[in-house]
Amino acid sequence: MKTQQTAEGVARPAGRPRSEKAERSIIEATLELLGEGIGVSELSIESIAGRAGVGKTTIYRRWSNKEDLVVDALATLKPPIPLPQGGTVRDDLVTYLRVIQEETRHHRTRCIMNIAMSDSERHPRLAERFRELAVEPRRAVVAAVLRRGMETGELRADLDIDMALALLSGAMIWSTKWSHSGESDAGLPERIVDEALKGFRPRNSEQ
Amino acid sequence: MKTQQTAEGVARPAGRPRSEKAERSIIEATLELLGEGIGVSELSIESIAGRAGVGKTTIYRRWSNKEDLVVDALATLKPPIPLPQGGTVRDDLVTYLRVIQEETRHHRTRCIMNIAMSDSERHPRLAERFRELAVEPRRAVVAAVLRRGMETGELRADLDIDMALALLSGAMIWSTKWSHSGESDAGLPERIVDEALKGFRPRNSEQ
DNA sequence: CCGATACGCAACGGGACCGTTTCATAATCC
DNA sequence: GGATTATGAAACGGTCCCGTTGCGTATCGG
Repeated sequence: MKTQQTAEGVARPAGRPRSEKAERSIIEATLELLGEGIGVSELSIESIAGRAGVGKTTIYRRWSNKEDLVVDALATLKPPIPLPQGGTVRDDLVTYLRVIQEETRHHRTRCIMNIAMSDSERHPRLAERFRELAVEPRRAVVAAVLRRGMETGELRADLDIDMALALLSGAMIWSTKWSHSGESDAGLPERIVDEALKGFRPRNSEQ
Repeated sequence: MKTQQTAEGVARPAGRPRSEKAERSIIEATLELLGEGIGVSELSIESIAGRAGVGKTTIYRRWSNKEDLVVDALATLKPPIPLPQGGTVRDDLVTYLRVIQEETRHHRTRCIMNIAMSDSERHPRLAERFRELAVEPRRAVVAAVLRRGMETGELRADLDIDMALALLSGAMIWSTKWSHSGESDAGLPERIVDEALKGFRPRNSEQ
């Protein structure tokens, strides 16, 4: 194993270098298949190789098992849409839920979410990726919005931020999944936010 | 195909009757495997037959495909725990969420829920079963609790029941799935319910 | 006992993938 | 050119499962 020094001083093995194009198309093929509804357990290396136009060897040389590949593939998904914040707290929250709602319309996103919900049970490292990739960044952004509202007095000063986030996100997911068939989804984000802001109690009740 | 008349007047085919015991153990084996984390797509007839101590023939004779079998198997799951209602609305809601929380502790229930969330995408009839089996009955019970609260004045008269239900159930699911690792789940139901009842706004804010 | 049907079991041919190996070819450095 | 490593293609033996068939046995009605 001879190595050379590049101009940048990075050690480099002798021989033909690995093709970055192949690597990209492998990951792209993986995401495509997952996005078509193929679960992690049904995902086969052969199908990925076929889709990517690549020999199985090339895949096995880089990833020793399927989970590693999927983890790396998911890491390339960029957190979509930085939430535009700046309006009312209510408006920002509505925008946030609209983003979620829009995503659930795309088949690809739904499939990825399904993997996050289910396959992560058997693949803890997948769950980890999802958390740091999709859950945590959004949590941070919305948490900032909520904190702002608590400072301006638009929200209760003792609001439990994580709980508020769970109520909003959870309600959105739950509604799109189990809403009555005929029920319209128009204005759903607004209705969720307003209901959450108001609370269930009458405005002038004691306690 | 000769048939005879039984005492009850029910037509009955000639020959040895099908074994109800076999049928039960097939369904039981199916539920066991699903409860161990086997997804619908990975579930194989051979594994079911093996687990049930039954020939594959016996399964194929009764169900023409896997989805039919799973649908029938799920139908035998009884909606667990009729929600004890009678206390405060708040108490009843807390009880409801505690039931959900307790279920998510059981691996079997978690697996079934995962199937409901993910596999139902590719198997509409499964989604149907889940709705009428697990979602709808609970919705009805909790809706009754909420309606009672609206009548007694404990809750806002114009509360959107379906929305309230989505907030509560969604928050519970979301929290148990994506809560911070170290975070304790103790008192989670109470905290969700209280946060939902109070709403996010300060008690004496205008609008 | 007889005809009919169901049972569990074993075996079938066929398909999809597994993870590995071999091979001719391509890319890189010296 | 020579050494070295990567690439895509093909083939390997092996496993799992498919859905079907045949077999000997068990259980029903008549």
